[in-house]
Amino acid sequence: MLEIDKILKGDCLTSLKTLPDSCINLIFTSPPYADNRRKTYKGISTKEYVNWFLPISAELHRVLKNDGTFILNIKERAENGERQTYVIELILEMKNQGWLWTEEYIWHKKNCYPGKWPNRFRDAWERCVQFNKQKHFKMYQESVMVPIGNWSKKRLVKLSETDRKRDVSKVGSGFGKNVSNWLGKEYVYPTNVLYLSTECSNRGHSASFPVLLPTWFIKLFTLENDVVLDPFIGSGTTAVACINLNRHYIGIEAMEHYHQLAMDNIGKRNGKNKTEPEKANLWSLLK
Amino acid sequence: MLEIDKILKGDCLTSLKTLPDSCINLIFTSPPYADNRRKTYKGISTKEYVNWFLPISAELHRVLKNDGTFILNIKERAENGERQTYVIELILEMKNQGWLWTEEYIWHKKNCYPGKWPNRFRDAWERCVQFNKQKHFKMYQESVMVPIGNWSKKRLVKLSETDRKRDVSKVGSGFGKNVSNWLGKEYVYPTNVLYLSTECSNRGHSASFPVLLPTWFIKLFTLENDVVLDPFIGSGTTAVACINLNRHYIGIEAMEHYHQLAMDNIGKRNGKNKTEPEKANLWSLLK
DNA sequence: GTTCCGCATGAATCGATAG
DNA sequence: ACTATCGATTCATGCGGAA
Repeated sequence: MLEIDKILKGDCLTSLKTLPDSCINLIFTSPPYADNRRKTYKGISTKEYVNWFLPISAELHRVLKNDGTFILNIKERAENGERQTYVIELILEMKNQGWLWTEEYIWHKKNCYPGKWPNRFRDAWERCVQFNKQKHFKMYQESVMVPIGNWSKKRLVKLSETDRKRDVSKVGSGFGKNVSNWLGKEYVYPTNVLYLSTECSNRGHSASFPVLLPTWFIKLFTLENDVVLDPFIGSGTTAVACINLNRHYIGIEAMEHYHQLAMDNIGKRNGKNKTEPEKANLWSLLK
Repeated sequence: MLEIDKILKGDCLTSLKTLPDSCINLIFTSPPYADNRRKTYKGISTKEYVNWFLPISAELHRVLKNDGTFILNIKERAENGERQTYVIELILEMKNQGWLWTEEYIWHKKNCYPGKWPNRFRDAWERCVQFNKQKHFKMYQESVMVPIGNWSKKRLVKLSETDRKRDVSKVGSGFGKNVSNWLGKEYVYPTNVLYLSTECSNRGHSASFPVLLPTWFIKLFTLENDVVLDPFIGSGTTAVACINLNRHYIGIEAMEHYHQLAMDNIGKRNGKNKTEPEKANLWSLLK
């Protein structure tokens, strides 16, 4: 029996083992980064990181539906002048576990952390690594389409002869175009780069990502009433995104403080009218 | 004896072996991506890629100065529904060769390749992986500072070639709208994400990256009269960037066609008056 | 001189079909 | 079963000629 819309309090691996097989449509999570957030999470060292995560990713593989998706939001630390390798090692090891490394989305941070170092600039991006259990998975691309660029208003007014038929590129790239396909088009598909702001106004809580980040992936990979799992839910952002979008959530959180925080944020969200701005169209919020 | 400002024609590895030790300040290159450009370059398969590149990166390590930097512009192919792993495997193997993996910059492409697939969106980013020989290397951060402003805040390095020419020429005539807005504004350091357009309508000779990409790294990691190496120089874009910035270049190109193309582009560049707008560069102009 | 507008172009990938 | 080839799909940019 799958209990939904709950935040389980306890150790991640232990809690995962209580879930049935193949019950989750989407896993979205941002695990504690190695050696970061030492004050709140117990730090996992960069050397231990892969071995710490692999038993968890094995359980995630078990609970995910075959046509489901796992999005891992993560970024490697710079330590002693070098980017650490635990993320890319983890990708290779998870492939050995049977995961497919389908894609790597980039979260390009609109407003990243300030700071100055002699050997590097501010870090303005994080990985959102996509894993799947099989080649064919559910993806609802239309749900995240974006308004077409301004160029189309001028370009598509009048079509030439070549516009109307398929025009094959001469370079041999195999790419042809048929511009008349674009007539009447208002929305186009996005790319694999998300350009979002961080939410810096979270008082006292190290919320690691903005609600729009899980929102985008939840819209892309699930339908209403599907079940989304976040095994390191922290302050509950993923659950809030689920409530906004009428998806079910399951969260796991080990730390008492964060568990309480997540419950508070979910409670606040449930208290709000669903027609408020939070429920509004994703891309209008990105402007 | 180091011969500079030349494009060596021949096999990459063989040509590298003719160079002396520790003579290069910056290596910037974009090697043929696995199995891409099959019609022009002989394709290297995804499985062979790491073993093909490692002898080359060993030579690059030898010719680079101890305080120099190596920037590798690369992106892994999607094949059979999965991102291939040769890039991340290469990073791990190059660390075994003694390279430090210092940073990973992202080139966020303003106009990426079109297309539509059931399982992925268009790929709008590439890696610019930074390697060094030692923890302390030359970095001139001030040379790439960007003016803070209403719109420059949104996109950090948002300038296309025409933007640049237009702005530069307008400053000359005293009516530069954008540029005069920047004058007197504060300068900030950029981040590790570069937001640039590809140059796709370059009269028949398309380069795989815009000249602003090597330009940015050359300014960041070298001074005037330093030596920049591109062991896969293709159509010569890196050399053109060097000439614009008064740096010396060494290029290597195996294919007759591309070697000729590089020579043509360099010749064209040299034929231009150094005081023309193309010579000027935005950031130094604004200082 | 400036703006407008037509249009070629690009490190792509998947599924189907053929050998 | 495995590989090779081919067709379908797609968006924003910059150049150059026209208004």
